[in-house]
Amino acid sequence: MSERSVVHAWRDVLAKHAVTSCALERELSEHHQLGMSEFEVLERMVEGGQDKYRVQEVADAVHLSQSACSRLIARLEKAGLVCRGMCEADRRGVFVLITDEGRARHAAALATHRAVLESVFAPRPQPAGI
Amino acid sequence: MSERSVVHAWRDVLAKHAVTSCALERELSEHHQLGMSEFEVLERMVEGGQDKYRVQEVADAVHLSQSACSRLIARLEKAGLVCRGMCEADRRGVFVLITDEGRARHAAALATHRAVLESVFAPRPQPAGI
DNA sequence: TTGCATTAGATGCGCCTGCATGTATTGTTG
DNA sequence: CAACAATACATGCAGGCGCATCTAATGCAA
Repeated sequence: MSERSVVHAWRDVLAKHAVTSCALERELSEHHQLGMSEFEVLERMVEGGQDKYRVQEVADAVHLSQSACSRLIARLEKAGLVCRGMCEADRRGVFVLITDEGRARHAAALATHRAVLESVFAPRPQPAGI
Repeated sequence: MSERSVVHAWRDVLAKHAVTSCALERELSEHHQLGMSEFEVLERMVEGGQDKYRVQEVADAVHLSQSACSRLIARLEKAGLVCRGMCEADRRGVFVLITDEGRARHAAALATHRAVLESVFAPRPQPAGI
């Protein structure tokens, strides 16, 4: 892969990331009181199929630092979308569980999220002659 | 493009962005006292071929808000890498010029930047049998 | 020209992030 | 077991970002 291709690939990532994350942040927070990262965490927990997750596990899934994820989970807990529980096996650890309200909020926001993604990654061609 | 493809494409962008921006931030700031966005601005000014740029023009090029870009340019100016000048034609406006020191800093950081990009977008295959 | 909408850029503010560090617990080594 | 390294998560802190707003200058209409 040539240097020009590499640079081009990176700039494409930058552009798509900027447009998409900005739109997601706006749409999700306006219509569902969720930030992009909040949605991302809920989504991974819904899709993961497990009932409980470790904090670091969540952080890895959404590409956040452990500290950012710890605070993010605290925000979600405060909003009633997840809850934290002590891990009996390793009492340093914490389990994070998604609540029914968390599942509901994720389900409600899903269409908004997907609509933004499609507008960036699969834009519908404009019909000619408007 | 199916919904699954769209979601996959977005997650790929998220992953690449996280890994690359994190690495760039670390490497550039450690070796060249530059943040990723600072480098990006210098690069666009070097490549653009113009001698002066409007603030909004720079903001668009690097996908930053006007306010973020205004502060970023202030940091670069403080570091002596660009300078700001009044725009005679429209006295609301400001011209941003890259200095020789700015060009030098960009040139010095270029190899580091490209090395990070290659490590993510064109990783060299590990020779077998280590 | 006067008055008002618009535009360029700077700045106050609050939020989120990563890094460094703190606290508690677990593992390991002598 | 005692001492110490390692691990899991929380938290203090500083920095960057976007949004809203402010100021100054411009453009346009009456």
